[in-house]
Amino acid sequence: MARVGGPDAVVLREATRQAVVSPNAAYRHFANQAALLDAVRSVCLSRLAAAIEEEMSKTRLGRDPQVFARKSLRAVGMGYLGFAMREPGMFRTAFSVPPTVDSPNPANTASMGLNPFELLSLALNRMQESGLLTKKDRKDAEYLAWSTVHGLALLVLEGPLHKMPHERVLALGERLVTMVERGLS
Amino acid sequence: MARVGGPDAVVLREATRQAVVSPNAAYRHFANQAALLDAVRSVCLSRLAAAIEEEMSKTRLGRDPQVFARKSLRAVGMGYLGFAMREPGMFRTAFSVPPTVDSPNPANTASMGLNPFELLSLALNRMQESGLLTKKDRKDAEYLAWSTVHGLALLVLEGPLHKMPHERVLALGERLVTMVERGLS
DNA sequence: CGGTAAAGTAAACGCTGTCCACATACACTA
DNA sequence: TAGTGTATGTGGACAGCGTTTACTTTACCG
Repeated sequence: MARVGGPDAVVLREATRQAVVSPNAAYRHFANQAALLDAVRSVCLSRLAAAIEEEMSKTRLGRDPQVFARKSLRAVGMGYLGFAMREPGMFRTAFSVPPTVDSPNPANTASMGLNPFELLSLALNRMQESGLLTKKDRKDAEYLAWSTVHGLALLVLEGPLHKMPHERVLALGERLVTMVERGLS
Repeated sequence: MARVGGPDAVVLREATRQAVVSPNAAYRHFANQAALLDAVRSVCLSRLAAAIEEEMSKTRLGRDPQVFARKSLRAVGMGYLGFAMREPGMFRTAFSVPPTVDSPNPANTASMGLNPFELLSLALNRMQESGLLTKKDRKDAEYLAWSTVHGLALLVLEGPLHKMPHERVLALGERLVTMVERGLS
C-alpha cells in the first residue's frame, strides 16, 4: 500500500481487509495505526539503504582513493535519488514522520547494517581520509549533502517539479552532486 | 489551522465549525476539501514570498554588483529557511501538494508580484549579470539552489532532523548557501 | 412585486481509527 | 490429565471525516 499510494495509503482497515481478517485484529499486532505506519516506514528505510548499497557496490577501491571517495559520494546521492524515482511511494513513506537521525534502529538497515544516513557518512569519511575534505569541512557535511538530494527528490515527488521528466531529474542530480563535491570544501 | 497543524489540520468540517455554520455551507465556496486546501496553500505561498522579499529588501544595490548578487542569493535562501522555521505549519502546507512551478498564479505572490521561485530566479539573474555565473551554469540553477534549502527545511520540519536546535539549523543554512555559491559554477 | 441567484440547512451514506466485551485455541504447568 | 493463561481474532458500537441530495432562507434587481 505504501509503495502504491505513499504514507496516506497505509490505512489500517484496508490492511486487515487484505489479510482477510477483522479490523480489530490489527490491534493485536500494532498499538495503533501510527505504530503500523512506523513499521512500514522501517521497511521503506531498509529498502532505501539497500538501493544505496547497490549503487555503492558498483565502485571498488582502485588506485586513487580520491577517485574512489568521489565515486562513493556520487553513488550515495544517485542511489538515493534513483530509489526516490523508482519507488516514490516508499520513499515518501520513509520520510513521512520523524524518527530522529541518531537512533540507529537496526531494522532500518540493509546488508551492510548501515542506515541511509550512515552510508552517507561512510562516503564522506572516504572523502576526508583521501584528503578531499579537511576535518573542519567534514563536520556536519552529511547534513549539507543530504539536504541537496533530499530537496530535489521531494520537489520532484510531491512538489512543484513533479512534471519534470525522469532523465532530466537524474541529470540535475548529477549536477547537484558535483555542486556538493565542489562546494563542501 | 494550517499554521498550527500543517496541511493535515485543514479539515473542512472544522472550518465550518469555526465559521459557526453547517458543514455543507463550505461547498458553496469550495468544490471540495482539495479546493479548500488549494486556497490555503496559495495564501501560504504568498506569505513565504513576503518573507523572502523582506529578507531581500535588507540589501540594497551598492558599489559592487557581485556583492549585491551574492547577498541577494543569500537573502532568498535564508528568507526561505527562516520562514520555514518561524511558520512550520504554513511552510509544510505551502508544499503539501504539487502546483506546477510554471503556473504563475498571481495569488501566490507578495508585494513584488513574484512567487518564491521567481524571487530565486531574480537573485540568480543578478549573479549572472554581475559575472559570477556563466550562461551555461545559470541554466536550471534555480532547481539546484532550491533543492538545497528545501531539503534542509523539510529534514528539519518533518524529517529526522526535527530535534536540531534552530540556531544550528540556521548555521547550516549559511553553510548551505555558501556551498551553492561555490558549487554552482 | 416577483423572480432569480447566492448562501445556508438537514439528513443521510460510506469511510476512517478506536474502544469494549466476548470467543477461541494453543501451550505449559500442577 | 485437567486446568489455566496468553495470544489472537470477532462483533458491535462510537465519533469524526468528506460528500451527496433535497430543501429553505436571504437578498437584490428589474
